[in-house]
Amino acid sequence: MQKYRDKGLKLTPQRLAIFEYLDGNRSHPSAEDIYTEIIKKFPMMSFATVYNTIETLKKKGDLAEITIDPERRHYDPDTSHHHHLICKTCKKIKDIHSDFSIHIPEDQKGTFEVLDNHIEFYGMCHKCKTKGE
Amino acid sequence: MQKYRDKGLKLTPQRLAIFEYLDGNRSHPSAEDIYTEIIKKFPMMSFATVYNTIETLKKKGDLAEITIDPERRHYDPDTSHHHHLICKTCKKIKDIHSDFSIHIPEDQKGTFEVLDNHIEFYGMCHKCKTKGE
DNA sequence: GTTACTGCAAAGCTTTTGCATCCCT
DNA sequence: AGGGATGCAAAAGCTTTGCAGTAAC
Repeated sequence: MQKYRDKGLKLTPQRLAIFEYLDGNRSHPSAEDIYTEIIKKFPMMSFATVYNTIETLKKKGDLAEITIDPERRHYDPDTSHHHHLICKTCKKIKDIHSDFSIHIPEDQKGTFEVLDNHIEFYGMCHKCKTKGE
Repeated sequence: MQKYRDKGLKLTPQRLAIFEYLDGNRSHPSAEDIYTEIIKKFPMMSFATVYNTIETLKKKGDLAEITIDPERRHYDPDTSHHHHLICKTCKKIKDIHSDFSIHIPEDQKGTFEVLDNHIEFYGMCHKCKTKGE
């Protein structure tokens, strides 16, 4: 937490609770997910604080916004390069930390310079698969 | 267009204009992009008609919703399996019609059954690359 | 004491919905 | 003629913003 203070950020109780909730969190929460969790400890907390903190963390590079749900934004405290495996039924997301070397054929690449990639895998988690049978 | 009529869809002038705009369109437009274009021909047209038509085409499987922009939804009349190469600067999107066979290692897959994937490549288009230098 | 953060409320955007009217078939 | 589509307006849902009060430093 010291690293945040060093950057001139104030460590308010609400923020600390959000930091703690996000630390190691692999659930790819939305702003509302964060709000719903933190409000248990701080019933007076406002949505603006959640969004403010998200913005602060994003700017610091400690939180990634992931574009996998058209309904709302989700966030990922794991900012390392990885991919996502999404259950088509329950939308649960599993991180995939493999490195795939994917090269676009020259004739497809056009004049683009390719720098990075993110793969969304779609599938069925075990729970949904067994329920559907 | 006959195929739409056969399904019980009415071919109104507004719809025909939208169909025509989307046919072969590789620009991945948003609802507003569609609206802005069609309004030129039909100044009375409402946004509801755009969204209605999008919904109709989606249900028929003739339009795909693509989740690449957290700001708004974009649509793609190319419903075949393909990937996207996105310019980080100007957000222009190029379709990539290559087939990559990507297999997640067993220890990463967990109990998921993997069915499909979509790759977002990020890079710089030629125009933005030369401007930035 | 400063300065940044919080909470509240209002506003901004995108998308959805209800409904009377219209028009394609 | 009948039923689906249109246009309008209102509403809903997510996110942003302005601002006065508050708390961390």
